[in-house]
Amino acid sequence: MASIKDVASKAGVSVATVSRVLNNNPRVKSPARARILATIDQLGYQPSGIARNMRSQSVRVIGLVISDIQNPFFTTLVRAVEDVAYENQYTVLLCNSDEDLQKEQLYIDVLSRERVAGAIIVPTGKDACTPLVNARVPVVMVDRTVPDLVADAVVLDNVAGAFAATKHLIELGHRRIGLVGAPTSVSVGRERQRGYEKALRASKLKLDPRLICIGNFKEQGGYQAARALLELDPRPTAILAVNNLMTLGACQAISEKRLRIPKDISVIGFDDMPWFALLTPPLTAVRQPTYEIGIQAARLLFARMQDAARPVETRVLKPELIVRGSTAAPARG
Amino acid sequence: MASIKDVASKAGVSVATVSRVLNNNPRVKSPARARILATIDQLGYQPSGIARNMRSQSVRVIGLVISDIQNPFFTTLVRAVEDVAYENQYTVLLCNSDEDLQKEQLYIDVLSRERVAGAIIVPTGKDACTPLVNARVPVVMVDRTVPDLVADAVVLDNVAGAFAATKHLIELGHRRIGLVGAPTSVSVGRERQRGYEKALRASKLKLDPRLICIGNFKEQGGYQAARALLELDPRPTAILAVNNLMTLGACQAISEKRLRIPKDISVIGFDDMPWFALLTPPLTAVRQPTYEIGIQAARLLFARMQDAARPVETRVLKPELIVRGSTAAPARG
DNA sequence: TCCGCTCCTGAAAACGTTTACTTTGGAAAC
DNA sequence: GTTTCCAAAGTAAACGTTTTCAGGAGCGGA
Repeated sequence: MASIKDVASKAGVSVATVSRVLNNNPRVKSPARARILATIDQLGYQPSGIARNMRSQSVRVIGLVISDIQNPFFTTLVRAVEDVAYENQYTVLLCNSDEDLQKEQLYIDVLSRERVAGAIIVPTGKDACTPLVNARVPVVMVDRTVPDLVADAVVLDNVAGAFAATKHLIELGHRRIGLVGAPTSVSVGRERQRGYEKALRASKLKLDPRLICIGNFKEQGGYQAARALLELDPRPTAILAVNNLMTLGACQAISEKRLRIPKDISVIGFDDMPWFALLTPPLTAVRQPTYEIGIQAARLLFARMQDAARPVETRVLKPELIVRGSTAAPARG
Repeated sequence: MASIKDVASKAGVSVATVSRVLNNNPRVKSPARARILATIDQLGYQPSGIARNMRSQSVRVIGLVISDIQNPFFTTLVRAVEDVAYENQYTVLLCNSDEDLQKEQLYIDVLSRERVAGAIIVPTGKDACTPLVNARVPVVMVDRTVPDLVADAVVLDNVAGAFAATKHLIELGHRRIGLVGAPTSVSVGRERQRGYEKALRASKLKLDPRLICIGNFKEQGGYQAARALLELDPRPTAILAVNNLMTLGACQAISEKRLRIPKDISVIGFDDMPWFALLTPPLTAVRQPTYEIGIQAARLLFARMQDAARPVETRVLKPELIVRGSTAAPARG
């Protein structure tokens, strides 16, 4: 591949002059400039980003570490981050940690080595981000937080979301509400469970630990947790699933058992999806402003990249309960 | 951030020796090696990927340009590519062209400038990839092809998929089958329409151009195309939608019109999704081996990166018709 | 004692840019 | 005609690695 030297010698000028033309420095006058542009065209020359990065000691790339590329929630997040990056002429280095601590660790190492300008991270483990933060790389956590890490974050008010959903079920008359929960090792799992428990306590209902089943964040985790709940005797009359894919899995378990929603069992999902409305009945769900979460995280990152000294900030966005047909009063008896 | 020089001077050795330790060169003996490792630890030194890239004139990154990050089909593709990249210790630079030619062009420029080791591209426009290919950057097209571009590709047998779906409808007795089609400027749109037409011709049915409505690849495109079809008099008795999001949009249009599936109208979607089976009735669909497509594309890319001289290859994978409850014989009259 | 060999380490070049500083040449001012 | 000044273009250093080549220490054998 042609380098700036080739262009310079072919055009009969010095590399400095070529560089000036590339960077639109107006000090290069027309005869030289025209000749250089022609030569560039002729050689199909493209300046090496590698060398530019080297020279400038910076890269116009931001890292994005998510935990499940196949989850539409994170996909919307990616979309938002991409949009903001594009506006700022940055590109996105995408890493899928797959809820795997080792993978997360490795990717964060990569981001650090490659000297990305900043990173947006959905943290899976407790300490993975620490090295980045210590190396003064701008970092924004999104969706989840980790305790004791001083970094910007954008998250949902998970407690409020789970509280509202559970309260809705209680108000409909449910007393045995199953939770298809997520691992409490991540903040999302912890907080949504806390919201559920808070609503039960607020209504003076007893917490029955058997009504809480934990699964991984995927379809399969929801399926298994829901199956366990459906085996209970007496069966819960309602289920709250704490993320979108787990909701899908829970619905599958319910449909396998030939139970009807909401007649036999009410269901609330977390994180509304377009197709929730198409199900029969359409699913009641806690909607997150997902795209907005992503946008804010990205903007926060760019703000931090511009000003390392600005105060650390955690933004908490509000969920909204969308009541549709999958929740109703429990059957008598 | 500390550099190799800092480590060298602090440990009282030359940069060469430090570099050797970093690269596990066994020629460095223990007193020096131990001192260097300690110093590295102490300074929190991390070798600069930027400088390494500069020196090696290469980057362990592959570019991935997709047209819609929010479409689960592409997401699965990303996942597959990521998995293969991870195995090979490469990372993925993700670009979302958003079906926008300008964005695609820009991203391909970025990939070229950044000297990525290779690229996997879902081409939106006709010529965007050409510069990359001309610059001898290994490129694999996926999902779509562009005519006259000599590059590896992995695609679905779209004609066969649409043919099978349409034939299934014809065999059920449908004679007026609407196509919720995609722009024929991209191969996927063209070929799926061709499969549809081929099936009609094979059964000696007349092609009615009013039964073909084209929309963009998203939910909204499917919604609008389906609405147009549902306005026809007489209404089609069946609809084939040519991608997953368009199927979602078509279902919304049908549900708005209060038509029942399959009693009033049969529906087939393209590209099966987990939630298709949860709809009432569960959707009949043409399933693509999406993950496999991504894996093959990535493997092909790595093969090409290793051997630029290997013959150019186009792999065509087979779809499968999954018959569920959304297709039935048309109502009498 | 000296040569030659091995083994470890150091010096320096190279990768492709950008940019501060220097040189050149021509025109204006005297 | 000489000096001065300015614009335009060139020279070279720097960014942080890796790697080639060279140097030197240690040691065994003659």
